[in-house]
Parts: sequence; C-alpha cells; structure tokens
Amino acid sequence: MLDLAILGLLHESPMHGYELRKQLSTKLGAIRAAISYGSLYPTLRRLQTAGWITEAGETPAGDADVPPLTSRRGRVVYKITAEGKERFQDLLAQVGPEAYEDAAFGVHFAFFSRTDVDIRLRILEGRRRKVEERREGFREVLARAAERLDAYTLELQRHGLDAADREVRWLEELIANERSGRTPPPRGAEGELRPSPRTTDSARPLTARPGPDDSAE
Amino acid sequence: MLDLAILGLLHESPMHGYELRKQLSTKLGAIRAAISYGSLYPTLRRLQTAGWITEAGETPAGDADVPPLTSRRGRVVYKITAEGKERFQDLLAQVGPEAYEDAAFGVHFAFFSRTDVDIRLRILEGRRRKVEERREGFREVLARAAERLDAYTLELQRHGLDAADREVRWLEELIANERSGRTPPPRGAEGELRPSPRTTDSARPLTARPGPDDSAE
DNA sequence: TCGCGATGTATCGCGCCGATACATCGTTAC
DNA sequence: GTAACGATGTATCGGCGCGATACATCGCGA
Repeated sequence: MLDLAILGLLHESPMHGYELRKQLSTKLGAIRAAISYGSLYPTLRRLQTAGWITEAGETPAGDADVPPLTSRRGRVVYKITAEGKERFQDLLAQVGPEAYEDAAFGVHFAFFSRTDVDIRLRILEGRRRKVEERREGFREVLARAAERLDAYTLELQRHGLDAADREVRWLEELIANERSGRTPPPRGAEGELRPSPRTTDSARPLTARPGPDDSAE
Repeated sequence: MLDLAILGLLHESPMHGYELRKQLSTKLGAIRAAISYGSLYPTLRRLQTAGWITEAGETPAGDADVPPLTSRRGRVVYKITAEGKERFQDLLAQVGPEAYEDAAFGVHFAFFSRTDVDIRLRILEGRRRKVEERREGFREVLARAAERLDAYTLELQRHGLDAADREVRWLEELIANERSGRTPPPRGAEGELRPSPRTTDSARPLTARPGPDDSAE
C-alpha cells in the first residue's frame, strides 16, 4: 500500500526520503497521518531490492573539500525504473476488496489522474457499497439496541452513521460525474477560506435511498 | 489501547473472546474496524500475565460425558480483577497527546460514562485542537498549492477539510453540553431511524469523519 | 558563538492486521 | 437420517507500519 504511494510519487519525479514523506503527507493527508520513517526507509529498501526503484546518487557539484570525516552521509535520491512503472500500473489496476478499505481507497483515489475511467468507476462503486454496508450497520444498532447502550456510545454511533451517509453521497456525486464524461471532478474556483464550500451547487439530487436525512438544512 | 477497551468491556461483565470481539465491533464501530483475533488473543494473554484479568473457567454443568477425545477446548471466559479495575481507571485518566489520536480518542469517548467530567472536557478540547490543526492544514494546501495539485488530489483535500470542519463543530457542541452541566449528550427521542435528529433550534447536523483510518481508523 | 529548529538518514521493538487452521453446534436441505 | 453450511469459538504466524530514538548537517537569530 505504501508501495503504490511511493511508486506513484517517484513516477512524477525523483526524490529523497524526507521529501517523499512530506509530499505523501499533503497528498494523503485526508486519508492517513504522516507516514513514519520506520515504514518509509524499509519500504524504500524493499522496492530497491525488488528493482522497482534505484538510487540516483547525489554527489553534489561542490569540490571534494569535505573529506569523509565521519563517512559523509549525503541525501539519497531515488528514482523509479522501467519495471517500477510497470509495477505501478499493475498495482493501480489491482482492484481487490482491499482497495475499498479506508487507507487503500485513499491511495488509489490520490492517483486517479493516472487511472483508467473504468477502473476509477469500479473502485468508487466498490467503496460506496462498503460504506453503505457500514452505514446499515449503524442504523441497525441505533434501531435495535438503542436502549441497551449508554448515551456516549449512542452518540458515537450517530456520528458514525452521519459520516458514512455523507461519504456515500460524496461518492455518488463522484460516480455520477465520472459517468457524465467529464474526467476530473468539477468544482467552483477555490481559495475560499469558508469552511464548507461543500456540495452546494449541483450536488444534492443524487441520493440513492429514500434518503435518511435532508430534514436538516 | 486495546487494553483500555477490553478492560472496559470486562468491567461491565465477564466474557469470552468471541463475544468480546463482537461487542467491541459495535461499541467502537464508528472508530475502527472490527478488531482482529491476531490482536485480541495475544492481548488477552498479556492482560492475564499482568494480572488485570483472570480466566473464569467454564466447565459446563453437564456431566463429564464427553471425555477429552481431542483435548476438549472449551470457551474461555475472562473476568476483570481488582487490579484490573484500578488499571482501567488509570488508563481512563491518562490524558496524553495520544488520547487525541483518532483511534484512542474513540476508545476514550466510548467509556465517557465512566469518566469524570473534567477529564471528559480535557479530552474533548484536546481532540478539538488537534482536528482544528488538521483543518488548517487542509485550508493552507487548498489556498496555497491549489494549482500545483491534480483535480482528484484537490477533491480529497476538500473532502478532508469538510470532514474536519464538521468534526470540530460536533466537538464544540459536545463541549458546550458538558459545560452546561447536563452529563449525557442530549438528543431527540431514541429509536428514531433518522440519522441526524436535531439537537436544538439551531438545527445543524452533528457529524464528522473519524478519519483514516482509522483505521482507520 | 551558541543554541535551536529544519533537514536528512536510519534502526528497533512491538502492536495490530489478515490469512489460516481447527473444532463444535444448530438448522436447513436433500 | 445425514450431509452441508453458517455461526460460534480458540489460536498462531508472517509481516506491515508506528513511535521512539539516535545521529549528523545547515542556516539563522540571539
């Protein structure tokens, strides 16, 4: 899962570890916390031995003025290989049930620009189904076991239900959009500091179910 | 983190592994996926050697009619010990920065009924601060780097921003409520299938995304 | 010039997951 | 009647990824 993310970034341009981590943090910020070095470096080594990436040494242009006092440890720049690019495409197209999981879905989504439309649709729909199931789970708990749970647990369930419901609607918009032919998600110009530029314009109409909500707003 | 959850459940009543897992799934369903047995059983053993829990054997009342043909492996019922209860209280009150993380926050929240008001407030406020920072991060990316990211990455950022914003509002309501003295979260009539039954006249749906995963949340 | 924060590489222990194996029980299907 | 199946139940194993930690360089302001 990190493999896909790293390969994807290196596909854009060569980079060293630190930079890789920073870019991953912003690119996947909505999905997972910053990736740990304890994961990053071992993964880089694994990718390297597998032949997907190589070191593109960085002996700087500067004269050899600093003799390796303490075995000079410079930054290591990695670049993707031809096999790595193939591997990346393979991983991108590999749409198993794991690809619908929170983290994996996010990573796949982050590289949608480089993914075929049909794959994109398959992933979005799989994810939607998964979140729908989650949502039904919450509904059942709230309907059936409400009196057996304490107030805070119930609040957590409602919170989860609402979040799941919103994600389903979000996915539905994205799916409709993909089908309509326009490739990238639409959206008004940004830069707005307003908290929720969200859903406004076309949005709404797309709820599949009788729609639990919408009593609000 | 599992320690707290397991201790908390066993605090309510003795239970065997399978049941423990089921209850955890519903109680923490909004926070993290179902806990794996690969985590559960080792953790149980750890808690046992630490003395927080003990086996409350389950040799059923039935006569010894089934001689251990294949070393009869019955269900193992665990119960919390006195030390375990102390430990549970300690863990509950331990409010470090880790307690504001997605998963840990959820577990703490799930046991708020057994937590002091001031601790509850401290946790809710810490969590709010954390999510606010997250939110600011998204805003900055969207404001500063919008033109350097592809459409899908941007969409992910907006989604994240919106989710964070909603969670902050949710937390704010909970905090206000705690301060107002009413201990348990308020809420319209139960049994409702409606996802977001109103709170007050302000008529705003509470919500937020748990986040990654969490793994994921 | 001294410290400090950002940049940068790397390792170690361990919590937790997903897959897998194995065993029992009740219900449904033939 | 019995075979199949899904739910219940305990348990292990390989491996991914995290958090803490160590170490080193560089630029900047006090």
